[in-house]
Amino acid sequence: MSIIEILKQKFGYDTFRVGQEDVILSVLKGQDTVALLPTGTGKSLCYQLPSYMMEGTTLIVSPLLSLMQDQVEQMKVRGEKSVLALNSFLTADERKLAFKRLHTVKFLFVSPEILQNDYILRRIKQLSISLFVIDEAHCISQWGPDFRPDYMLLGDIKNQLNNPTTLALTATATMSIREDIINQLNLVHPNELIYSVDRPNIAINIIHVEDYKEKVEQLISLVNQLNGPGIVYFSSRKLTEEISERLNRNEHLNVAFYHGEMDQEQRTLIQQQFIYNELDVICATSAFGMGINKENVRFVIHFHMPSTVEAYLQEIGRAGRDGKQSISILLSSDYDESLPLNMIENELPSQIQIERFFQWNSRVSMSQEEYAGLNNVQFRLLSYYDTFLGNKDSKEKIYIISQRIEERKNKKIHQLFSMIRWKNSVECRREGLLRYFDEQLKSKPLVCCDRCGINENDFYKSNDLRSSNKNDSWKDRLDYLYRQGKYKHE
DNA sequence: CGTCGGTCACTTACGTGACCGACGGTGCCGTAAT
Repeated sequence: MSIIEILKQKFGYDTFRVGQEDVILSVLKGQDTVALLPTGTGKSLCYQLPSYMMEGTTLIVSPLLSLMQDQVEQMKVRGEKSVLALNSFLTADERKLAFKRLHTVKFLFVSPEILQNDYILRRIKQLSISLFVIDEAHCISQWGPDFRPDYMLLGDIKNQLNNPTTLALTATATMSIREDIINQLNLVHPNELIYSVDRPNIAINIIHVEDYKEKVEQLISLVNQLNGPGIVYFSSRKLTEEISERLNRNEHLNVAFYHGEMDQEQRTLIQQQFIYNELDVICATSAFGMGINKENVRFVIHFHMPSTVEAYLQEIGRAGRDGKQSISILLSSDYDESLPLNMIENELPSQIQIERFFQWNSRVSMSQEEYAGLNNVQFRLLSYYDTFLGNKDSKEKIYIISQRIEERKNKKIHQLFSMIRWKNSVECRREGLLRYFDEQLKSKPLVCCDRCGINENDFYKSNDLRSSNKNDSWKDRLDYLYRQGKYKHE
């Protein structure tokens, strides 16, 4: 059967979307492939389709359990039963059952962490893995070195699985991220399929405000007026809750918050409500987004500046998946960098913490974590390095680790300053953004960015829409008139 | 940067204001015995 026939039979489509066919053909040739496809172009088809033409099992590494569950669900809906997600969601019984049918599974989803379980890896090694897929592969570069070290062990896993054809998929990758992916996975001359990251239907806008208070006012005014649905990104969990509460005072708006400290059930509920258009706006931290396929998001606002251009691009990319005109707005003020700078500074263990980690011994009454004053993430990172460096003596380990961490910090600071440089630049936003991704802007969309000039009114709710809504109180009307006046002066 | 929580001085015993330092974000897994 040809790939076109399988596309029709298994997926019900007649044609491929941009890039899909090239990726599939590359994989079928047995070539290691790094594919950079713009958001929302159906990346999962790129590994599912070729799997049907290959013997053996496809192993898919996914960064989020919810993402895995979604994909498994979708595959089951389209009739694929030979699919399994091996993760901590499984109860003991389910797990037993999973191992029983493991050898019959065509698509196996795992997290990088679970591959460190000896028994599970042994079982997977007994299968014949013909395709090794890394979904959202930028995590290797973005999360591996300081947040989820198990991402850095995938290259070793790949070797242990006898180097199956490897496919790394992502929507966000600068040359430097691609290099990280290739190095970490030990790929030799992979086929790199790169498509433009430009999203011409998203207007790129930066609004400068003087201080915190003005930022809040500006945000509230924007959210009240912009066509929804939309997402507002913050770098603070608390603020997502506070601002969401404030926005909800406008009775025409349904707003919810979303961050990583909420329980899974709550998170899923909010996500579903947003997807099914029961919510107008979500106030979220960076926890919100990966794997969310909502077509009609009309605006993305950043209350805090993201700490990398990559993260920024990924977050604004959640707007306008349906191809319709959408807008992204970064609320900018002086000293925007101090928050992310502090986060970078506090995230990784300090020299003293590294030393104390290695000074600890079992006679100390505190745990190693406590003794070195490390949080859970930092402790795991140092434990990873400790194991990774094997039999070297502590002194040498401390030296190597300190150096690596220093390099990592510098890299992050460098990325942060790239973001600031872009923000402060006077040139076309889109041109600058694309240049960061080693691309050149070929054609400028009619509605481009604040530098090229856009009419904000194009993105505002029409008068009718705003006033015809339910219980319009005199207070709202006044509020609205006030805002209208304010806008005319700007 | 802004926010928050703890401490202290001032007092005259509860409460308040000033000051300082810390902190802010992202997610897997564990457990048994396969």
